[in-house]
Amino acid sequence: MLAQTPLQTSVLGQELLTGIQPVHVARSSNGDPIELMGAPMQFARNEEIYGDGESADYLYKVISGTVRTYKVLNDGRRQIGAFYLPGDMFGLENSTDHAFSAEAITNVKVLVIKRSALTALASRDNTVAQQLLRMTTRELARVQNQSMLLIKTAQERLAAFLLEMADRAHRNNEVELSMSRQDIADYLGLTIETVSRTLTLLENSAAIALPTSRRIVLRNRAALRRLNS
Amino acid sequence: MLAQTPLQTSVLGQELLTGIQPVHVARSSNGDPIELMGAPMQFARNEEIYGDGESADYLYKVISGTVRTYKVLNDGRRQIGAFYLPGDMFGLENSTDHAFSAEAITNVKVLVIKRSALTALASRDNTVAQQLLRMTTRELARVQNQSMLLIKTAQERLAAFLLEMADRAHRNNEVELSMSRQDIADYLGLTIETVSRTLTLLENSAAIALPTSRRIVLRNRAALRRLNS
DNA sequence: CGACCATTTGATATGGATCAAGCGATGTGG
DNA sequence: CCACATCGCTTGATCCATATCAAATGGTCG
Repeated sequence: MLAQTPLQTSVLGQELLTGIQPVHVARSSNGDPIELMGAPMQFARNEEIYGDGESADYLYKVISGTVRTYKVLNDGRRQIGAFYLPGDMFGLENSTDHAFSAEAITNVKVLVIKRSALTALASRDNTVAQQLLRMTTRELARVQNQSMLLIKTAQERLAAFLLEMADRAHRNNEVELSMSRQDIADYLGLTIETVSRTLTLLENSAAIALPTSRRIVLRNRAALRRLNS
Repeated sequence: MLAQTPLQTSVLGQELLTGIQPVHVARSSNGDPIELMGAPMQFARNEEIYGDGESADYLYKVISGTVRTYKVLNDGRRQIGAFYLPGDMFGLENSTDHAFSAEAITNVKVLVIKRSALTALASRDNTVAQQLLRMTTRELARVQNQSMLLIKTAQERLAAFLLEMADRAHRNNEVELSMSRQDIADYLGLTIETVSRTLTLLENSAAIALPTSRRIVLRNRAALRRLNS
């Protein structure tokens, strides 16, 4: 199911703010409203970008690195809501407060956009409003597809995850995962042990190869797609 | 988690299109663009409103009855994405095609809004655009909260469900469920047997009472909230 | 080289699924 | 008005996929 909308997340935010590179913003901040909106910012591995419950004054666009959004239950169980890769926007989910926290998985560069500024721009320029709505709608569709995990087996969840990641990291049929097994487990609602076992199972059935634990080669997409239902 | 955003879904669409009652629309369709947008329509119990894969030309607002959106895997497993009650809007998830199907759980009256008309209106009137974005954002937050089910036990899932339904059906502490155990099971990623057993378990622990199988009294919200983490 | 952390692998436990039967409410035909 | 079929729900017995507990392996960095 995830694979049915492979490019959605990675396309998020491509339309809006294209051409804004941090370098660009940094050196020539002329009067252009869109350029002024995005401020470059860095976060170190595992650093918090925003916390659950904080007011959601900003939207973010990933320039480099990987971000995870998550929520923890009071007894420590953690659910990862999404992984965001370069080009993706995150923070869209929040009307007022953030429901999820966001952390840098690797060192990360993001563009930070003041929500009020974007809203103001959107009210003047309705193409901006439309783009914002389109991005939010796609994010909604992505999360809805995620909800299919609830009725899937461990193999199916991992097949979905691998197809999603492979399609997002355009380097076809080979993925370099930036996240740990624990992150994957918390994303799919499994344990690290089950993730690990299931990966070796997929390897033994020749669906994938594991040159290193973080590098995954899709050897038989058809088989994975079949699992993906 | 679901209970943390209790009113979101039921509030969806309250802002936009308020005052549009089907009767009203039916009898005086004057030139007002918003009123013209919504056309009343009826669906019988279990009737399909739209199908997975159909182009998403319309948005819907529930006037009366209950609607479920769902998706089935090729082997028949069904995941219900959401239940929509009077006042809720659905169909927001779709950029182009519907990813989910929608069916009437009970006899249902809806207002059908042509997406293109709404988009056109939104491009002229940015308060409409803002409302549309706000509704979509809330729906996104709701679905994200749903994703917490992945790491929850059966008891926690049912507690979340009951609190959500009780808060949406403003009649406090008592809910008349319009959906079957099978619908609940498919919404929570459980089986009917587990749903049934878990409800009697909650009844035995005095958290709820079950005057009839479809009527549920919340006797101890605190206990349910505790389960809801 | 040694310490540390991530990952894999093994052994066992368990929550929820599956299979099966019973029960109660609703409706239909005699 | 009652017998009976049907359907939705509950309850019981057993099974199994994944969790949990535990240990080994491997990779990285000082």
